[in-house]
Amino acid sequence: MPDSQERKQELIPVLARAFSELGFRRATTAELARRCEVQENILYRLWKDKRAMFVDAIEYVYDLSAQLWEELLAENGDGRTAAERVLACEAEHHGEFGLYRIIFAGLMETDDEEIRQALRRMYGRYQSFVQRRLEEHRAEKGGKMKRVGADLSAWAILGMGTVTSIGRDLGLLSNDDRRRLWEQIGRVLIEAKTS
Amino acid sequence: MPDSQERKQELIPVLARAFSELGFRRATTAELARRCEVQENILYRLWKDKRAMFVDAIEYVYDLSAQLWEELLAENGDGRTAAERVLACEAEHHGEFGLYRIIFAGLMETDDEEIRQALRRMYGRYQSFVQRRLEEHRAEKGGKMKRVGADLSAWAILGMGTVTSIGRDLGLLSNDDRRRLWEQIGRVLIEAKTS
DNA sequence: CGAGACTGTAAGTGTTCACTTACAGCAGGG
DNA sequence: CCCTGCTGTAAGTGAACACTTACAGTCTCG
Repeated sequence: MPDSQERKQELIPVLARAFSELGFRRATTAELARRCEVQENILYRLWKDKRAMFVDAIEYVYDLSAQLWEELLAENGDGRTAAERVLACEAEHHGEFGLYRIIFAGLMETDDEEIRQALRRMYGRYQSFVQRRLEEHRAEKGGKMKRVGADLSAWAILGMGTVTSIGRDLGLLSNDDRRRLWEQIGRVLIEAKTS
Repeated sequence: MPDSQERKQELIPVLARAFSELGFRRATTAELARRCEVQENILYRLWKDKRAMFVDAIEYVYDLSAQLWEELLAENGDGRTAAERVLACEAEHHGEFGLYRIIFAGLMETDDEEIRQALRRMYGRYQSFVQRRLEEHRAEKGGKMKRVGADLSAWAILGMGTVTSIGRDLGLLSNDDRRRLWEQIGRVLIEAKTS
């Protein structure tokens, strides 16, 4: 079974999308199989149970963003710091695929320790990534201004990502609102000067 | 049935807590009845279906906060603006009862138009409330400093509420982190000076 | 007191769920 | 050629689900 791993990799994006759209409970095994265009039974040969599918889907969603960010870090910044580029990118694309919703789905299953851990890992890594970019930015751009801790700013930026996603889902934030939010508040949080 | 309304008011807090802890799907009618210490059947005499219970629970969660805020606005501020008092209050108490989770639960059912509308109403009112307090604050504290729009700041503050709740649920943010986040970032967002 | 309305108890109903079993093809290798 | 093992199909399993029905109190108001 050397290619059963390959097969899983093909199916995980489909699973992730289903879990994001429907949540854990509503993404029934029958529906998952239908979307994957296989029989339920095949899913159970590849994964121990539905929870294992969900955990892999969570990992996948993180990997998607991580990969995008790696590319951002690698490319030339036109004088902008990595933090600025990440924010600009989020302003354009955040939540475009709705996959962040998998976090909300997972949060409703937090009494399942495996799901909980997968979520914690994912969310913690997001926060660390943003925090590190902020620290680099501030080291680069210097200034003796007293600032709010980069850990806190990073959390607030994650919060902004979450709220823009909710706002968009509920039709309360237009694409333009969302972009202004990222541009303007993002700027404030990157600097976060304490007055 | 004059007191069937009263009866509902007694039960709604119990329902709200169940939906918050378990999510919509996992909060089975059997479990809801058990927590309410009635038979399932009684719930169905008071509500048309499970969705109607959920919608009432969402309204209740908003009313809880709204009521707390009304009290905050009424009392003496010791020279602090209403916005400052709301933020200080959130720093101490936000998410204490975990009821915000009902939003995540609802977001997984967004293809149900009634639930969707209840959520939009609730979230929109939160945002308006915060935005209004920010506008008052800025009018009061004046300053000719150019600022980010109060609507955007309000969204960011909602995002902070969301992220502190998630962080706490996943064990990624201590109570102390959460307080520092509200105090420091809250301050930055209230002012939101554009540099 | 007695009819009608409400309340509580208990036992269903059909459906859907996560997950399994049975079995038919078909590869490769002795 | 048969044995072993993998892949795909289809049917099925018991449990749990949202929601209902039947019926025995009991309270209310004439």
